[in-house]
Amino acid sequence: MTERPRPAVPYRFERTASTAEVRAAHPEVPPGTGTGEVVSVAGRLMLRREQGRIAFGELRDSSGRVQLFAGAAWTEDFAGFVDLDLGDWIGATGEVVATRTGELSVKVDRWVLLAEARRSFGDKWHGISDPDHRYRQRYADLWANEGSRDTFLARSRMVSLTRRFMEGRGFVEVETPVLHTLAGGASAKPFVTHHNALDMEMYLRIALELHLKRLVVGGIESVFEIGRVFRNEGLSPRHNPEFTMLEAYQAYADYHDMMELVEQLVAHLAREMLGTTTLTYAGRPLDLTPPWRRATMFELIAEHAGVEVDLGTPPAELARLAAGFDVPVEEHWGPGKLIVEIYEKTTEPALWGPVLVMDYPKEVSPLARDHRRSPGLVERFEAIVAGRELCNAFSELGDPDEQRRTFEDQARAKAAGDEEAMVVDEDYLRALDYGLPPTGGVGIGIDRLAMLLTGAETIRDVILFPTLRPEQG
RNA sequence: GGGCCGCUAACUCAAUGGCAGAGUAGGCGCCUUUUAAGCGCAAAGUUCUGGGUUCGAGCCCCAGGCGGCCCA
Repeated sequence: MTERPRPAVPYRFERTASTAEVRAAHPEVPPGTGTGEVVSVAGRLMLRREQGRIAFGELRDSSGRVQLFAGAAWTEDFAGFVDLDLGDWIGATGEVVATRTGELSVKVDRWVLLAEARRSFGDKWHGISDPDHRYRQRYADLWANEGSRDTFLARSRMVSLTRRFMEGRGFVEVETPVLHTLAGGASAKPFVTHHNALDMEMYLRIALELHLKRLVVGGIESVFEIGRVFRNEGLSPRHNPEFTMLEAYQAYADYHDMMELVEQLVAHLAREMLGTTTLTYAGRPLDLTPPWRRATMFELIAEHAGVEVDLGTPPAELARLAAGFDVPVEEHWGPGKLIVEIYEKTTEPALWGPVLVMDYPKEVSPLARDHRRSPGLVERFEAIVAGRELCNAFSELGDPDEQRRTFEDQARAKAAGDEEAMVVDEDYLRALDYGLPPTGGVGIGIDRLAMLLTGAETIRDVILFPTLRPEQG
């Protein structure tokens, strides 16, 4: 950072072309020739090569980059141009030419300083590598690390493609409350806040689920929301306290329809963004081509843990197996919870996918509908893709009496100390009394999907401003 | 919450317990077709913070801060 008088800069600049537009308009200019077209471009000067009475610069804008070619013989205030700092915002006007080496350039007749960069963007080769610096000062990271900008542009495109895909299937996008009086729809600890005028505790939502299903009751037959949810949990390469969920609910559909929806959406995004459904993630191959493998949780446990379990397995046997797999068992767990814990310890870490893990114990699934054939199970699946849970989906539970029972089970668990358990949501039960048609629902982690499609291995690389402790304690 | 690792110039990184350095950026000078341009000169430090050990600490010890990875 240098101390000097702040120069006057204009209020606007009449840009006539982005750097990408300049390139697109002049794909092949023979070396050493001009095009006759004069353009005005703008952006940051990120590299400069001085050569006595001429100088080259690299101007970057949000679309890309183009070389600036300045010379004492034709550039107004050439000395000032050469004196610019890397990172300064400038506008430049001149003819589009190709230099002797064939580099497409704007031959600068006039230029104007638009804003000074009083701090440097770091090493022009290595960029900024300190993660703390990159996450706290994303505005610098976006310039200093090209991959960073590409990732966020890709995420934006992914969300846009997702909206269009859902709309193409007849889904209607809605917005539901972020401030909840009850935090429901998932097993997670909420953030608590306070509403002054109503003098009451409120919670930041942990899921979109219950409001969206109310809207299906209300006749919005296919509905979705892409929104931020908040879970009061630790930070990790896969967890940020606020993250983005896509939840979608479709009347007259079941979880098999949701399986098709998820695999088609992901395959569509991969084709649009990467041009293929066969990719490599974290050095391992991943074939997203539908249909994905479908297997029940019990089948997968048999495959990976080498033990046959089901809800008929005696609890003592399940407890013995759990202990053998180093699963810490809690007293009040039923067989369903024990099996899920065994699954999460022995099987899930071994899955790479894509695989749709079907048919969860009812005990751990208070919002899903009973399995149509297997008592004690519900029609629920999670997709494991690249070794991570990508989504959670059910045939939705619509029976208000059954829902009341599962809510009450949850409330008892909460009273017994399970901070992540749900509470009874009377308004939601009232909505179900009006009748929820057969409905399939799915929740997809948008951040994890973005990681998958951009190759990011930490969630912080797909969240512009990840949660961090404040600086200086 | 626990374990391990990291924190040195604006950035990227060096430095057996013995004078804190290099490249880049920024400053000054040279250079008329460069591609991380090149050459030369000068400047640039709370070595994350606070204690301790030592003749002497960037380095060793203790406590704390922030971050990363792994585990819970």
